[in-house]
Amino acid sequence: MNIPMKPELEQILLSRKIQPTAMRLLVLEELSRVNMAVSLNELEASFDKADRVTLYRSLKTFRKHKLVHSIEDGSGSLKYALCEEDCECKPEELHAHFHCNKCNATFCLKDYHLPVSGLPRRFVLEEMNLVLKGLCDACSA
Amino acid sequence: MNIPMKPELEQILLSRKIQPTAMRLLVLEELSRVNMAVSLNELEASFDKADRVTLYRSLKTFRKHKLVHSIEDGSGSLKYALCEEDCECKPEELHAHFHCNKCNATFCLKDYHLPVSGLPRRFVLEEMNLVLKGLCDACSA
DNA sequence: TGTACTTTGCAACCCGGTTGCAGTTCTTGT
DNA sequence: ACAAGAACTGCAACCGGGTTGCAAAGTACA
Repeated sequence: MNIPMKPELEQILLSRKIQPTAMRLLVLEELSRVNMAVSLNELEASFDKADRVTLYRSLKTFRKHKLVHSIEDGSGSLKYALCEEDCECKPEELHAHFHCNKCNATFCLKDYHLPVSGLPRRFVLEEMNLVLKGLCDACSA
Repeated sequence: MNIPMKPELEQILLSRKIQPTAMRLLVLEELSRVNMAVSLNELEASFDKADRVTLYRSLKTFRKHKLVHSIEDGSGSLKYALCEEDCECKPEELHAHFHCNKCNATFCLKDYHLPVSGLPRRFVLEEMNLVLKGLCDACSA
């Protein structure tokens, strides 16, 4: 009873050592499709019959295996976006995100780079979370 | 840090057009004392008998009048810190924060300013939230 | 002092995130 | 192919931060 699977998606999961179940393939497909950071709720809404907890655990697994990164954009819910292919989620690899205060969308600003220097002595940097907020192009008209 | 005395605290509130009630004076005093970004829970814990909602509303009022700014440090709860004297919370005035993954403390990095350029066309910047995470000086030993 | 407005405290609610557990599906060794 | 064990899924329920409604207490001011 093999469900027809998109081989390329399956390959992505396998390359991250994630067991490619039907649910996970659907989640990965949806994340690729929207090309944006989405919350658990938004993800749930894009499926007809998906259990919230299963989606939650899928994302958790993805994050653990560095297939997605999570962003706290201040909307009240964590959002998730696909990592670049070779991403290991180190500080130098992190990029900024833009959160639209009107439509609540969150974009990855892959070209917005951050200064990683200027920390006080003996502070050790492990991660960063930069969110710019305002109006996106569609909402600023 | 220099902790202002009662009359000065009252003056601070008045200058921000906030009615100086007993509760608000206590909250402001505590915020000055700790000199750090604190969550609602932490604030509540530093008083013997204080209603959570009252503290919440005090902070909300403070924020509305730009006496405090709030930071989403990813700890799961919003944190609040006193603004500089003439702060109007515009993007150019915002500074970064450092969140310690070990002791959960959050510091204002008042000298760490952010580039406000590099946004895609027609994106309008209103606020920013930059949190560096890692180990603070006390925890990195 | 009386009246209108503001603040406070309590209870209760909402919602995102999370866990426990039982049933199902998948992997692995034979 | 099959059984045993591991991993995954779905449901219910819990947790904790944030928030609101409302009545009581406090405050401003004529």
